[in-house]
Amino acid sequence: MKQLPETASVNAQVLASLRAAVISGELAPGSLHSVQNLATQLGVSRTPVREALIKLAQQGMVRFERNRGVRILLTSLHDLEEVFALRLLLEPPAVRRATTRLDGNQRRELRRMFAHMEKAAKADDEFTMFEHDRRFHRVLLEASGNARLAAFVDGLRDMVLRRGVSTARESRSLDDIVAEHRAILDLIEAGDAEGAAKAMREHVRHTAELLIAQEAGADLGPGVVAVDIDLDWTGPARDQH
Amino acid sequence: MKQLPETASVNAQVLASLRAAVISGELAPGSLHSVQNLATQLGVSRTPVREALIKLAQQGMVRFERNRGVRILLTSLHDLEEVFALRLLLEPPAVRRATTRLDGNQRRELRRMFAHMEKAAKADDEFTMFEHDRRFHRVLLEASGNARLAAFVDGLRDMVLRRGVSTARESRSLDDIVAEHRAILDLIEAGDAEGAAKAMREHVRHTAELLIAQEAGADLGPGVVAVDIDLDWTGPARDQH
DNA sequence: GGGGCGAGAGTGGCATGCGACACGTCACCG
DNA sequence: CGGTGACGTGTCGCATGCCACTCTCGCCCC
Repeated sequence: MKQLPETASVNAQVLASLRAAVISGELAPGSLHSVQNLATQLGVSRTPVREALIKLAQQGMVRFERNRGVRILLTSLHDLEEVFALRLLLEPPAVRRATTRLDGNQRRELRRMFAHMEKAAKADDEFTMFEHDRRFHRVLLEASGNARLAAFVDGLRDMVLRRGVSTARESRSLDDIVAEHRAILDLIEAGDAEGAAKAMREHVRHTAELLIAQEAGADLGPGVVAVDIDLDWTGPARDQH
Repeated sequence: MKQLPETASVNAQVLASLRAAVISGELAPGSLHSVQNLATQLGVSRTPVREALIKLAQQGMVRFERNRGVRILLTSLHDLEEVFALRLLLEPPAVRRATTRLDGNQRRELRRMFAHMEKAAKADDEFTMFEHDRRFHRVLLEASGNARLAAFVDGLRDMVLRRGVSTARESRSLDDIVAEHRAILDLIEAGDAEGAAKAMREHVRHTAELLIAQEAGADLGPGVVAVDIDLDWTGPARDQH
């Protein structure tokens, strides 16, 4: 007989809680925490907490400091550059490939995610919006047929969320973001792999520029917007603008 | 299984031992092992073994099966395709970028690694050869300035080593491999970023074709060499040959 | 009063205890 | 003779014990 509620393992729950806490800033970047403390707060023992933290450490979100505690790492400007350089290298080719490989379910799922984004944007629901944004991208990445690529890029987004999600609206409305995704979706539906890849490229680049300019401004103080970082390694001496 | 040498956190040593054992095939792909057993063989307790295995599981080398043991995962043909598709997307741009960013130490280290490769090839020492091959690539990846990229690609190589290292010589001599690296090194030294990127592209593609053809042959039986897999997602409708 | 130092509290890392579950075995029943 | 179910063994997942080390802070000596 099959168990219906199938509760997730403690480890998975702890991992989700900790990841959410780090992303939300509830565990402040740069702060130190003890495994014992976290375990008590979560109502479990040290072991699953430690194991979840090991996974987060591998992803670069935290760092163990022996006999001191677990440090919540901050996402530096350089981290954002790394993440977006990688996304620029990987996502456009993934979309190019996904365009010709999407099956019916994936295509339907992609439409669903986009519809949810539109609805969330209308309702001004930022959280739901970014949640489906992420799933939209994930469907595309998985449709490329390369699971490692999909998992890696999806993991990179955690780094961005920590700095970006709550402030993104300062420079770009939710409707603009929806429009960029609509362009990608339309080109995919039309079977234009090149166009879709290019649209994705522009979307990622646009996001990167806004986020990095914004964060650089936050780091350097208001008024400083001179940011011209060399993100796009894609091709030979391509015009960066 | 190899006994642990000296100091340096038990965890790190266990991780190295287990990784080596998986790569060498000492822990056979598809086989099940208990944490207790592995711990005993390594002369440590279950905890560091379990923690090391968690890291390997995140990398996709093993999988925990509840109340059954730890499964050593096999590297399928599809896995090889994924790995090389990613390397083709990432390594050439990384080299393009590294060419203009190498500092003195890195340049010296690169030369050192290449010299070791030459020497090992002369001595027909396959193991040392591939060890320095890997470090050669790693220096380049790190010189690109993107630590995430470097760590990710370096991790991908584990998957390849497991199937490739002991059989690679069937289709390509050590001298050939050295020659491909020499081309890359020379172009870097000459400051030709485009050329170096192209040379790296050809090197990775060449390696991929040989390895995949070989493994496909092994999977499908001798005589089957018809392999034409779509690895290169780099650009628009590029001629694959 | 100032500076060095030592004891205590707190921590991560490793070892070990314990319970629930999966699977193979074998005796028992139809 | 075949199917079946209970039991024993082995395993992971989680909890807890233990140790060496670090850092803090207050006390003592100068």
